[in-house]
Amino acid sequence: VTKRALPFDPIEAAGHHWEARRWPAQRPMAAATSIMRVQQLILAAVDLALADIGLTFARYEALVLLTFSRHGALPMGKMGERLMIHPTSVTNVVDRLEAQGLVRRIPHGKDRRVTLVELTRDGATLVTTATQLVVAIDFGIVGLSADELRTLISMLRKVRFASGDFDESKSAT
Amino acid sequence: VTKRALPFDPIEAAGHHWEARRWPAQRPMAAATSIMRVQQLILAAVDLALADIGLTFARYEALVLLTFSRHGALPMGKMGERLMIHPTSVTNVVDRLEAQGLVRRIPHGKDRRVTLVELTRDGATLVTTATQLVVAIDFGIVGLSADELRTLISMLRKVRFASGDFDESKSAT
DNA sequence: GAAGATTGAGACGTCAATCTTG
DNA sequence: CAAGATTGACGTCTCAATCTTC
Repeated sequence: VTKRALPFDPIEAAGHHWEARRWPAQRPMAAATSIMRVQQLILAAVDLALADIGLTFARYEALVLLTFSRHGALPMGKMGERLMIHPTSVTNVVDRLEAQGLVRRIPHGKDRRVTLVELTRDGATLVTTATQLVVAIDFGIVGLSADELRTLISMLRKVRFASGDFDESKSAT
Repeated sequence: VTKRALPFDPIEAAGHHWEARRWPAQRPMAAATSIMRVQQLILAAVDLALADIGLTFARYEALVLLTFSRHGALPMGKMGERLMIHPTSVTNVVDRLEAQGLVRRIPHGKDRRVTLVELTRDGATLVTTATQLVVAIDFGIVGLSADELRTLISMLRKVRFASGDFDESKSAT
């Protein structure tokens, strides 16, 4: 994880190349590659922090979602919607969590098509520990002041909204 | 790709949950999940734009890098450094590009350990087409003004620098 | 021994197709 | 027929181990 830093910023260097060739959309390119890179850094930092307790970011997010739910249980489909991942990914993540004994699949009484996912006692305990670990590293987000953090979130929210991620136009931050 | 929008912002909703439970690091959490989500959106948009010509974002980035190089050829290792991916990923990407006839592996005369990767004529042609396609969709970055775009890039650059991505402390934007 | 590249494994994401149930 | 979940196939990234070459 601790690979030596480059003596220059590769994204900025690429931007210079684009500029020199008069290619358009140089800034969107820089923004896109920056996002890809930061995502990689965050994922690596969080996964590292959670590795000791056998979790990953993806599985941690699923556990937190269940913690937030009213009765500690949610249909697979709902989980996919909230986590913004495909049904296939939900199946995958729940398979692993269940194998670890952190969640449990239970039938839905009314509609036998849906499968509910419920936190186990172990899962509820572990998510607390995991939260302490990821909070301790600030979710891998470093180098920003409180104001800058708010700005970053706001910019990303605009992109998500413009991409049709959600309908609401209310509050922001 | 065009899945119905949620009636609310799931990231903001999660933030409210964190706030209600007085969990710390609520904003870093929102920033991290926002990054993850936007990365997903960008990747989907770019991959969709490139699907018709049989490319992906990862393979496109590799082709562009070769286009930027002085002699149109680079060692595998150098490619990994610049693209910020593991040697294994370079092998994987080059394998596919070579199978598509877009690049060619050639031996390095001086050091027989290193493998050079060279753009083929087809590769050079295709990267031009590909660039037009991704530029046409602004690399999937939508909803931001020119100023906001600069701000976003700047925030992300701070995170990358703080994470030790590069050493330079010179210019920014 | 160290550097460069590859192979085999595991994790997560997508899509297309299938199976059960409403 | 539509909705919910699963399976199988594929692409990308990671790590550990190996093989060749300096």
